[in-house]
Amino acid sequence: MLVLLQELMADDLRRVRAPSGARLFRQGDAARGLFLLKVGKVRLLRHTSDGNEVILHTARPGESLAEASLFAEHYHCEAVALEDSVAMLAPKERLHALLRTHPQAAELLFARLARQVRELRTQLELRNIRRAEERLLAALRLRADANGAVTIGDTWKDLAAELGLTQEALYRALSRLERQGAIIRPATRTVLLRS
Amino acid sequence: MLVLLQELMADDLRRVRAPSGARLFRQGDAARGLFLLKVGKVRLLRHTSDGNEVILHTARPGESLAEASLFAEHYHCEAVALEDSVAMLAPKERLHALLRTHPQAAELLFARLARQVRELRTQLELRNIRRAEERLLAALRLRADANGAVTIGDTWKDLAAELGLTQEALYRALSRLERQGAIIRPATRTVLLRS
DNA sequence: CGTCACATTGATGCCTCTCAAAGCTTGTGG
DNA sequence: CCACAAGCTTTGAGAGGCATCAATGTGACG
Repeated sequence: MLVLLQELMADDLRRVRAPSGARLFRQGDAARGLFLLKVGKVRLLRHTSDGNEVILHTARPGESLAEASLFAEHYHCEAVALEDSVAMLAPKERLHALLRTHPQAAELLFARLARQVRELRTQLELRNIRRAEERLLAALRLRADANGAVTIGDTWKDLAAELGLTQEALYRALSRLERQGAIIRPATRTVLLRS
Repeated sequence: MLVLLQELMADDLRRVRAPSGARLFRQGDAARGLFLLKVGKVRLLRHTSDGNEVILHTARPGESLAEASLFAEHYHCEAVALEDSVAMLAPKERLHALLRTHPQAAELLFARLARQVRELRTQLELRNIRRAEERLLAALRLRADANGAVTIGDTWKDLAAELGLTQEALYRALSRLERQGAIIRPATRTVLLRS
């Protein structure tokens, strides 16, 4: 889909570079358009009134960011580059035009948004599991491949934030699961599920 | 948008009636299409492995349900009628055809999905507020009108579930906020925010 | 080879869940 | 019109679990 959009919008895409730590956009900025991440890692987060921040998503190459703000005046979250990143900016108006003239592209974007909705609901569902062990196990199960192996892309600390736990709580849950025999940890960032 | 879809798909829409307690679809059912709620109240929920259920959304007349499953083989949640309800079913294939032939309809559906993404992210953000008082206050602020008045449509119990709290925790949070002077409760289901 | 961030484990306190019970509202049927 | 039932509302007491603070180990990277 990234490819299709790039072909269709070749002339309208603008390359944006964000060194590690830089922001593609901030909460409240006027929505310029959709970002397609080509290189790096970008985190979407939101600031709460009490000064904490909430990780909404961590995007990797091939993903698009801020689809939702295509129909909003302002960005409702902040995009921080975690590594030196390169993205393509697809201006809002051009994308709207494209949606009208290229149903194929519209359908792809639509499917992508639909998937996001499902993922968000899943994440919300995980939060309803109160016990740290169970929440973590459920999250690991969702990420496991056919062999029951999970290799986390980020750090455990990041996963903790995504699950709404402190890192300490997550580490304790990990070791408890291991002690119970529910998981095995062959490497630092890999676990095997023992159903 | 409901209206537009109804005009464009008049011949393809099928009226579905669900008495209170009945299910429009269950988790795992083959995805038939999109539901447009005309009358009643329908709750989307998902069952967790430990037997609990998670409220994903409570839809009211004018809303559409299960947009995300337009691109999925199966429904990933369950839709229960809380009151006697009437919905229109827009079959998946017909909608796909419509998306290709009527960009206007596509754009509307797109905007709707985008809004859902934002709402879900907001809900997720609320969950990151640990303290019940603060989470509730944030939720109330999001629902307040210009005067700072909030009238909940459902029961407090329902709001508790939506916020990931037990009803007891929510009631205690309410009375604490009232004691602190942060809110006033003129009626059972209405609060005034005193910023 | 020093620094920095992640990883790991310990101790303590607070907060929410859980169980329990009683008051209150709403609706229903006799 | 009353009485009863069912579900929501409200408050209490106790326990368990996670956050918090703290300290040390470990790995990566310049």
